Order: sequence, then structure tokens, then C-alpha cells
Amino acid sequence: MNKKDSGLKSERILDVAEELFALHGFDGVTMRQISTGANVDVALASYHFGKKLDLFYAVFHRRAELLGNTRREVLRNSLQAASGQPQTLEQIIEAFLLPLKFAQESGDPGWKNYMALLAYVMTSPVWSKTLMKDNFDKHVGEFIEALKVIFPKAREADLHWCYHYVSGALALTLAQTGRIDRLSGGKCQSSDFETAYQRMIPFMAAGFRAVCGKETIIKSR
Amino acid sequence: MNKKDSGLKSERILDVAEELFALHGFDGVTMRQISTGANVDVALASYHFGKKLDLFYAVFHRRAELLGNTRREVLRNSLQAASGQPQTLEQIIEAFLLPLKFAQESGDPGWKNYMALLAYVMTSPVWSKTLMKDNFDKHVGEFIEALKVIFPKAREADLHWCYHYVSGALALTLAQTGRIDRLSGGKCQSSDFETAYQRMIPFMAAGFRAVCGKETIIKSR
DNA sequence: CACTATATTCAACGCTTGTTGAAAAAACAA
DNA sequence: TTGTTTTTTCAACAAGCGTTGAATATAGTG
Repeated sequence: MNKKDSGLKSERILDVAEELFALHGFDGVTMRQISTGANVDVALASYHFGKKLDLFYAVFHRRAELLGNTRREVLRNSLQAASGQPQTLEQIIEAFLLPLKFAQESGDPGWKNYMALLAYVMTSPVWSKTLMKDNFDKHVGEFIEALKVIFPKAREADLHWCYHYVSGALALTLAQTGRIDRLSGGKCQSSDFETAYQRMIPFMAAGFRAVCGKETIIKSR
Repeated sequence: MNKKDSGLKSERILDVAEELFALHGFDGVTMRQISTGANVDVALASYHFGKKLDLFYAVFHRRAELLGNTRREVLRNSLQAASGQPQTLEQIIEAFLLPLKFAQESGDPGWKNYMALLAYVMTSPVWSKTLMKDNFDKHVGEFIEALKVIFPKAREADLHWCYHYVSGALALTLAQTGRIDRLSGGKCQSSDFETAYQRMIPFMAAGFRAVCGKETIIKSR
């Protein structure tokens, strides 16, 4: 049995669509390319998911919720572990990035494709206003709130710009364009999320402190 | 005379294509949308630029060279101004970002569109391997070299990852998705490149130092 | 003016697109 | 088994796609 014949056909459609959308964007992929990749008739995708746009939404939504929930969970766990104390800045950034490291390490190649798709959606003026808004904005708010707690004196706009920089660096990393491989002459690899992750945390933490000042320590009582 | 009737028709085609490609990507735009936007027959774009792909290349290449040259110029000027001394880290980052600030301030709305197009190309796995390679990789090498001079002890891979983070933060900023406007409740604006630029320099400089160590001062003799 | 070259439009081409109704197959229930 | 529902395929549709050759208009040249 061929690999592309394994599993539920509806899942295979989602998997192939995920990969192709991540690579070529919504308009760069045809329903026939997807159905061919999934070894399925072209009408089946419509039967299961409706219009092409609905399929795109389904692909994006499938892993968005899990990713969002894991982020929230990691953030809250770190808060609980601090037992009343506020989290460290590094913990907040880590909570934001760690679930993606998990996903990368899960071995599921679908997650790798989804990361690239996420980068595509994040940087698109069109999808950012629909997909990001509906699937991610709410839980990102929790991270901003956590940052406000440890930076009570910082201007809100500064916090948002700093979060924006983290978000952008993350997006380009998730996109895995292969450019860093070329520019570094092979010394860095786009696929090596682990290394990118490790350096990202101290980098972004230092950046935050440079723009928003040192964290204000709040005594527990 | 209508605005979309002013100027050379071939330039108008480029301008409209630039705007639409930036918004919807290569596959999300049709030749007819472009020609309609430029108030021109659909065959004229092919006459001037050949295939759709060639038009896309022409749009991207038009401002790429100018941007690259300005970056190089600013970088070399700052080196000369230091008269033998190496540049500061802030100067290098500034040289990388300043030309985009100039472009934004130029008043030419085409530059704003081009920035979004640049973000689209940077984060695309496909275009990154062709357009970024051909139009930007070479002059980016100069920035990496400048960084090596002031961070002689840093591992090359670390420098590349840090540059990568700057690049990603910049890309998301250039994309002007409007997301930061929404997340910040209007306290930040995607279109406000000036503010993004001012905070970016200390943020990224601090990040570099956190990952690559302090700069090594080389005495002039 | 006439001649030429460039610029622009017109009309149409073959092909691909997303979508759908009906037919067939498979899974399920009794 | 028979009947029913779900899944999958088949075949085709109208619309839109990029591209092109020929016709027309405009500009430049002598």
C-alpha cells in the first residue's frame, strides 16, 4: 500500500493541502494538485470541506487550537511554578516558543509544514486580518498581559513593538526558506529549530530589557 | 485626467503590479487585474515585460538595486566616518534599516508597497531561493563581514542567527499586516515605520550582545 | 508630406480553474 | 439477505486564465 494511500482520505487531503499551501500560498495551489497528491478524486475535497477557502480554513484551524492551548498551558504552568512570584521574562518568551519546539520534535512532518503555513499567514496582509485574528489574537493577549505584569512601568506601545519583533523573527524562522543555509555557507540550517530556539530566548530577552527597562520586582507577601 | 492615467503606461503597469503582488502574492493577481488597475489593455503588459513571471521579476528588481546600493553606501560611510576605527554595532544595524526609513519617508507610495512585497518575497520558500538570492544575498554578505569585524570571537553561526532575527523582525514590520494595530488597541500603527525603526536598533543591538558577547575593541595605531 | 518604428488595442486561442449533479461504490443496519 | 446512508468517483459546466497574431493608433524621422 502506497504511503499516500494510508490513513483516512479526508486527513490525507488536509495533510497534502497543508504542505502545498505552506509552499505556494492559497492561490498558488489548485484543488487538483491537492487531490492528486492525496491520490483522491478532485470532487472529494469539496465533498468533505466545501469550497477551497473552507478547506484552507480547515487546514489552518486544525493545529491552531492545539498550538494555542499548549502555549497557554505552558505559560500558566510557569506562573504556577513561580508560586505567587511573577514569571521571569525568559519564562514568558519560552512559553511562547516552546510549543513550537515540541511540534518540531514530535516527528510529525505535518507540523513542519504547518509552521511554514503559519509564517505565510502571519506575514500576509490579507490572512493576518482573518485567520490570525480568529485563531491566535486572543491567546496572544495573555502573553501581553504577562509582560505587563513584569514591566509595569513600560509603555504599552513599547511592549507591543517588542512582541512584534519576537513574532517576526519567529515567523521567518518557521518559514524555513533555506536562506540562512545559503548565507551562512551551511553553518546554519533552516530545519534546525532547536538551535534557533536556544539563541532566540536570550536575544529577545535582552532586546526587551533594552527597550522596556529592567523588570520591576514585585515582592510576594 | 485621471490619476491612473498619469505617467508612462509601462511605469503604471509596474506600480499597479507592485501594489497587487504585495497584497495578494504572485498567484493571487491576474494580468487582467493589473491592466485594469493601470487602465491599459491586458496585452500591453506582455508587450512591455513578457511573461507574467518576467513582470514580477521586473517589479521586484526595479527598487532592489537602489535599496541595496543605498544600504552599502550608508554602511561604508559609517565606516569612513569612524576613520580607521570599526563601526559600532548600532551603526551597522542602522545602515541596514536606514534606507528603508528613507524610502518610507520619501512620500512615494510605491515604496510602501515595495516594502510589503519585500516581506512577501523574504518569507516565501520559493521566492527566497530565486529573488532574494539574485537581488540581495550579495550585499547582505557585506553586513555579515562588518559584524565579524566587531565580533571576532563570536561563532559565525551565532552571528547568522542574530542577523536572521533582525531580518525576520524587519520583514514582519515591512509587511504592514495591521496586526499590531489590532493587538495594541491602536497604540501602535503598522504604517509607523519611524517608531518601529527607533526601537528596533537598541532591541537588536542588545540581542546581538547577549548572544555574541560584547564587541572586541580593536585599537587603531 | 510619406515612411518607419514603436506603442497600444482588439479579438481570440487553447487550457485550467473551482464547483456540482448524478452515478457508482462502500459501509452500515436490520 | 435487503435497504439505507455515507463515501467516492465520473463527467461536465461556465468562467477565467496567460498568451499571442493581427490590426490600429501614435510618435519619430527625413
